[in-house]
Amino acid sequence: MTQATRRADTDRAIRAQARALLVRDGPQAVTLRAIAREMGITAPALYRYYASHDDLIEHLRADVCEDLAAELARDLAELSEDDRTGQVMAVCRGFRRWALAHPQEFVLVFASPSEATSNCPAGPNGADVPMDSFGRIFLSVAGGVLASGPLVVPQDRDVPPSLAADLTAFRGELLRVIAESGVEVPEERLGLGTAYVMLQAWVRLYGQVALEVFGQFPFPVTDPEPLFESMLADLLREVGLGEDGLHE
Amino acid sequence: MTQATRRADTDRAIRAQARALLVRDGPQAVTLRAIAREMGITAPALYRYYASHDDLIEHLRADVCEDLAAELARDLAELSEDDRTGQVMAVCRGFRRWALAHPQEFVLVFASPSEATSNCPAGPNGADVPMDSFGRIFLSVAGGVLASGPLVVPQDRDVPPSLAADLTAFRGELLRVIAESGVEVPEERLGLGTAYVMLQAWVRLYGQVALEVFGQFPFPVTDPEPLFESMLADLLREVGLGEDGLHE
DNA sequence: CGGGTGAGTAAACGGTGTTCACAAGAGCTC
DNA sequence: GAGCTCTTGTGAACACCGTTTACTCACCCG
Repeated sequence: MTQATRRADTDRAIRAQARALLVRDGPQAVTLRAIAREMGITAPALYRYYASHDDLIEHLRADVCEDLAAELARDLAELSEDDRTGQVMAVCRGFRRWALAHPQEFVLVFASPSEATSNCPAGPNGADVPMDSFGRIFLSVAGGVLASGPLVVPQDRDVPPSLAADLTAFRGELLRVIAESGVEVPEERLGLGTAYVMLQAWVRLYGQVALEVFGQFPFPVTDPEPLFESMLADLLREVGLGEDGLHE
Repeated sequence: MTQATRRADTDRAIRAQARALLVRDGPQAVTLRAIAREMGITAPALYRYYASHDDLIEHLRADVCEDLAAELARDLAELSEDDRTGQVMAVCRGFRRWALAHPQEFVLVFASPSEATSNCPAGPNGADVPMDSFGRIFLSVAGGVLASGPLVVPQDRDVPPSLAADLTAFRGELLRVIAESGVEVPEERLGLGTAYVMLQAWVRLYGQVALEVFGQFPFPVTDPEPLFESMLADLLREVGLGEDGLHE
């Protein structure tokens, strides 16, 4: 009994220490020797828990993602089940708030050019890999929106044919995750056009947040929040979600 | 005479070797010892030319940035002076191509959470800092577009009042840089709505490219290029630039 | 109680950036 | 041309890093 819990405990301690180093000194400071040093053990001991430095970093990424997901879930719990627009805004604002509060984690998870670990649901061998809980929350909110009414989306025949294959796969993944989250969405309401619009929304949300985190707006921004709220309002208006429950 | 030229020569050789390693073996292979080894000298000799490894990388980054600007300028030179849509597409595609080919420079320049190096035209002390040649090319193309005709933009009174101050400053910066590039743009054609649209275009371009570089699309993308082209076509259509000269 | 298993250690290898004292040479001055 | 200086490069060393290997030690199970 204790043999497994003790192992789990030190495993947690390792990742906690790695997390602390990440927050305190940046991604390049989270090194095996530093973790071990801070824990009072030696570096090779860590190999009892992780196959390599990269392996540990990968698990750290997953941890950070789960924390983000938990934060978003907490925000969503405070909203009415029927307030679809509010849910979308909560998730988008939560993503921004988290990214600004934890820039190092944001870099690690969302802005690291690692070929190995992307957040795609399919691994390099093509086998399915469980989507992270962060993406699942996003998609469950999207599922609720789709269940409560259609969005303003382009016709399926208007999306470029060269995207059809990938978007069809994405659509399948969407339906799968949405079904898992317990929401009923008629298949015909989630066409290629809908999948395309969701992708474009992600592009804009991600771009806006990343630009803010990295300070790469083309001019000095005195208060980035109205900028974000404006983009969010544009986004919601364009997909047909009313401006009820507007911020401020 | 030779004392300075010889120094400049080896300096060039160092950066050429660094560049070669970058291209051949990836970003983490461009190490001081590897450069020296490949050049037949020892690592400490490099400290006669650069204060540190970071310093050398920084200069390498500047080199690559200049290459990006030169690349964009070359692409633009092949187009007719009047092909505004083509110019915008060339600049956007060039930015994407460069980012994918040099992800580490992209990270350093456009995805580093350092407050120090932002691309804002105003430094930390508020003094003006010369905008990099990359931004200048972007804005000169924008100037040409605005000079040749109005865009489809929201009314100035439709942009949120909380953004007015920052957008006005951005508008002034735009007019300044555009005037420097030799293009005549009537001031009344560059209103707050136009500045806002340009900002939104940057958000989408940046978001799309960053997502691709970091592999953070929510589904496996077999060929990212059609995705980018589709986003670009959407962008051009929405701002009123026709779909003449369409790709493919 | 004894054997096996798993956690942790020490030592070592090859790699890295960086510093320092020192040698060789080019160039300038007298 | 002799001497002096200033630059350029070297070699050794230091402090890190990831990783492997052989080893110890404690604990758990039969």
